[in-house]
Amino acid sequence: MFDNFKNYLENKITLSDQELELIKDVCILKKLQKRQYLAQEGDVWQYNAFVSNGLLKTFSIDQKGQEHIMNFSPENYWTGDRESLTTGNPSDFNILALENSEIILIKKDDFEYICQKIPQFYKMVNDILHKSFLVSQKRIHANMSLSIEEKYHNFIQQFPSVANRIPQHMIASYLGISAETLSRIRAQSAKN
Amino acid sequence: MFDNFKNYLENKITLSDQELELIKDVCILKKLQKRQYLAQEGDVWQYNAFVSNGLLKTFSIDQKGQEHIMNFSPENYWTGDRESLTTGNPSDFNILALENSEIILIKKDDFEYICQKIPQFYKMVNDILHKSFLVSQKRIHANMSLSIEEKYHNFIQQFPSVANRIPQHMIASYLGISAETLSRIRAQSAKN
DNA sequence: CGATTCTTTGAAAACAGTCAATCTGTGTGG
DNA sequence: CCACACAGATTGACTGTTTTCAAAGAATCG
Repeated sequence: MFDNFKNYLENKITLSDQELELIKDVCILKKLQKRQYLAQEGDVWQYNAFVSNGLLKTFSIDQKGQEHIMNFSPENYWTGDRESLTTGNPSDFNILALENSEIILIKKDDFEYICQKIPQFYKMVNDILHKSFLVSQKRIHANMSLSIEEKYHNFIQQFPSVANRIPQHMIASYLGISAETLSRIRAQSAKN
Repeated sequence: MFDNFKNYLENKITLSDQELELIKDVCILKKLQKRQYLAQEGDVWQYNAFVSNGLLKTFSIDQKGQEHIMNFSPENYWTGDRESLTTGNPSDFNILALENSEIILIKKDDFEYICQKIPQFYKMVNDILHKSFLVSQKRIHANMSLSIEEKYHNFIQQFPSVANRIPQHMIASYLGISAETLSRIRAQSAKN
């Protein structure tokens, strides 16, 4: 379980044994069954979380009871609520395991300590942040410039490994449309 | 003109005179008249750009000729196309001055050099990136969970200093709706 | 197999977009 | 200083798209 994380790290940066130990020492291992929550709305989120195995979704529920999916986090992705983590405010989001999952948690303080002690680690984190930002921007742009059909194809092309593990209505929620509309778009799309 | 940037920096981090010189040496000053482009679609974007004065918009034009505004950049904000900057691919975006503006450009290599030489600077950059990411995420969430009216009020509340310097139809474009719809929403909103 | 979740389909209603015309305000040149 | 041009905002009528609600069919899981 930690091995996945180790592989991930060694793929990105070079670490001495001591450095790896340092990291390993602050890792909290957590197993979640499908349908279990990693975090719920109202909680203050205190970790950096690496998904070692499985799949989770981050979502909010609005006043009408409608679910809005912000993110999917499969293995080798990070999850959590950065907003809550940095501000200390209660989170607006729920994080739910869509499959049995294995998560590595690192407490905020420990994480910062590691960043200080291991510059490559800090650099890696910032690179990931940078990439996440670009992905965010792409999503915003897609949202305002593409047709629903294009957004859908865009999604399954960009995240095939997520798309074929989740029900369609969750893709709809992620794209900000109703499940029925997506179904109809697909039907029409198939005709051509 | 450089003074604005200096103030901005000194507000965020502490720099020695030498460090400030180091930064100043790589700054390229650029003045733009209203309606002039800082960058156009197809260009490879090579800089980090700080808006010292004025206001710019970053936007794309789709096949139908419709404009989609990704961002507004008033004084003390950064602008540019990070995607193009990091990949080296031609940009999909145009950056246009909405007011007479003063921009500070730092070439990619110079910027990286400064980040290396001045750790606080690197940290500052990453903090900004982090904040930008959170803003991005908020925008995505607002987009899928709020009504048009809420999105509009959200925008003018979050960016009052931008909102009252630009025509309404640009806000509409930023929000991903037509100018007419925004006009109607406002009319209705005023009734209540 | 039965229960539950997911997807599809239909019909109606709500919503937003488009096009065109008018109105408003601003700034420029005569 | 006025008049005209221009950009922006509003309004109406219409069209097209998406949502909603409801029901039925398909797939999956225990």
